[in-house]
This record gives sequence, structure tokens and C-alpha cells, in this order.
Amino acid sequence: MRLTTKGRFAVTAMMDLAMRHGSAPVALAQISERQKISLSYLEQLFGKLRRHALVASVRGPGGGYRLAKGLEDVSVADIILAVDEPIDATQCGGKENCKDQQKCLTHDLWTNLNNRIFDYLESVTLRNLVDDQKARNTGVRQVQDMRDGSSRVSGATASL
Amino acid sequence: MRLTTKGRFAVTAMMDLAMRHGSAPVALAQISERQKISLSYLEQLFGKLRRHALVASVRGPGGGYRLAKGLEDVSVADIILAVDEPIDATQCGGKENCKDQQKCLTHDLWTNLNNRIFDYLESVTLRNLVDDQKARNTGVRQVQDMRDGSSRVSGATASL
DNA sequence: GATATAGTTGAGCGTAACGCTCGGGTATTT
DNA sequence: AAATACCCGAGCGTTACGCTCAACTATATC
Repeated sequence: MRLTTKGRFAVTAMMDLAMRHGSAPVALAQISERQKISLSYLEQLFGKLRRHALVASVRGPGGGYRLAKGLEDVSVADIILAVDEPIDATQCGGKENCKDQQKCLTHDLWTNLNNRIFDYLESVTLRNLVDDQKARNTGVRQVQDMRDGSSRVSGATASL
Repeated sequence: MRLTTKGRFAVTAMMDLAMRHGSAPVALAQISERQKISLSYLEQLFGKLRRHALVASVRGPGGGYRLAKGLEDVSVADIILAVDEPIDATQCGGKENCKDQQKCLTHDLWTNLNNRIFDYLESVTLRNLVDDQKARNTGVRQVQDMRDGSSRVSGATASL
């Protein structure tokens, strides 16, 4: 799993879309202006999102994009995997030259950690993000994490 | 938080070190050979790890590196932050031009998600990884996640 | 002290990906 | 027909990665 601003842009744009779910299709130009993302760049990202069936397009005047699934059915992992080409992480692609324990150490270590991170990102859906955002906008402080109770919200992780 | 092979290499090398904790210092040349990482590249990585007080060096013949802290006191997040320069993720660095709700949407969204990912990576220590690895080597299947019970270990996430 | 070991540092380099622009398309609506 | 807005591919500057090379310094052993 690769974590970069590319995926962030995609998630941000999907959030923009998610908060207008049910309304008329949203034009990329609007998202571009609201989220300050280059229109041409958005077109590239949404091309990938569309090919991964995360969004559906409506052509012509009044057209735009809308979510192809429900808020609960789109996870952050889905979005990131759609726009970010995955990297193999284990230098021995498949099972090739993975004999001694040391190489398998690297192998298992990363597939395991990858799965953990992936599981986490998959557990966060657009619904979660939208709910969090709405709660924040109304000033109400809600439970942020559905899984555990850890909540170091600010402080040392400022410039993360 | 940035997730790239650079951080992976660093964690892999730290794992190699962790599994020899308590023994004599480990030379980078050994790690290079075992983990198939370029020696010069390792030198760069360990320079950063040393400056972040994650490892200590012993010079001269018989020298090498050893962990500067206990296995429980080094998290994956520590390692990645040491070698990977953090990126700010929010295009409006601090609190500048963050007036309307839309921009703060982007802002809050990512600081929040970043914190979540960071919390997770910080919760995984070298101790966890070493224990997992030992359990795997002895063929015993142990509980992998200390927090929740999710355990999709293999399958669709192969080429993550 | 000479020599070998092994950490320490800095400069640089090819490649690839990012983030983005440009210029054209094509479908749909009015 | 004209306007809207999705679609698509080529390309481009910059940056970071992953790595090499070349030196230097500190320690240990003989």
C-alpha cells in the first residue's frame, strides 16, 4: 500500500462527492474549485475511479459524477487502490527465491503489516468520514474511532 | 505519513537487529547480505536511525549497530518517521487561508485520518513483530492483532 | 604503530512517479 | 447548432527514491 497525496486528493474529492450524495451529479469543475485541485488532474483521478466502479458519470450539460455505491460500501482503501498503482513491497515478487528463513522474514513481515494497514483503511468508509465531518461542523464531539478507544487527536503528531 | 519502500527497508533492517537483540553489535554488511539491501543505502538509513536515537553504533572491528531502546519502546511509526521526511498533507500548511468549511473539510479529514493511521503504526512495536515472526517460524499460529479480532490474512490483498 | 574493521559523511546519478498542463476528442442536453 | 462536461492521451518539470562512489574517522587487534 502506498500512501501519497495522490490518494489523499482522491479521497478528498470522493468526500466532496459523498457529502452531496443524492443530489444532482457534481461537475468536476465544482470539486476543483472547492477543493483546489487541478481540473485536469481530477479528470485523471476520476477516470480511474470510474474504471474501478466507484463513481458513475453523467455526460452532457448538467452532468457530472455521482457515487456508484452507497456510502457504506466505499472504503478509503478502495479509493486509494483505485488511483495508486500498488507496489509489490516484497522484492521477490511471488514465491521465487524465498527459501531461507531470512527472506521469508521480510516477506511475511510486510505482507502481514500491509494486511493490517489495509484492514484498517478498509474499515473506514465514506460514511464514517462524512459522519465525522458533520459532527465536527456542528460542533459536536463524537466518538471518532469505531474500533478502539485510542484518541490522541492532536499534539505531537502535528506535522505528520 | 508517507508509506514507501524506504520505510519498509528501515523496518526490515530494524527487525533484523531486533531478532539479534542482546548479542554482539550487528554489522551493516551482515544485514545487507541477509536482507539484500544495498550496504551504502543501509548506511544512509542507519545514519538517520542513529540521529533519532533508535540505534547506537559501535565503531571499529567487531562493531556494528544495536538497538538503543527496548523492543517494546520502538514502534513502526518511530522507524518510518526517522527515515521518511514527513509531508504536510494539508496544502494550507498551518491555519492559513482556512476559512470556509470546505477547506477545513480537507484539513480535518486528513489530520484525522493521519492520526488514525499513525496511532495504529505506533501501536505496533518491534516486540509485536518479533513475536509474530517467531510464532510463524515455529509453525504456531498466534493471535496477530492485540487490538481487534480482524484477521484477513491472505487472499484478495496479495499484491498490496 | 600498522593494519584491518566498520561506522560516518557528502556528493552525485539514473529512473520513476508525482502533480499538472494542454489539446483534442465524444456524448448529451437545450 | 451550440453549449456543457465527461473522456483520453501525450507530454513536462520537479522531486524523491534507491543506490553508488569515494572519501574519512574511530576502534581493535596483532
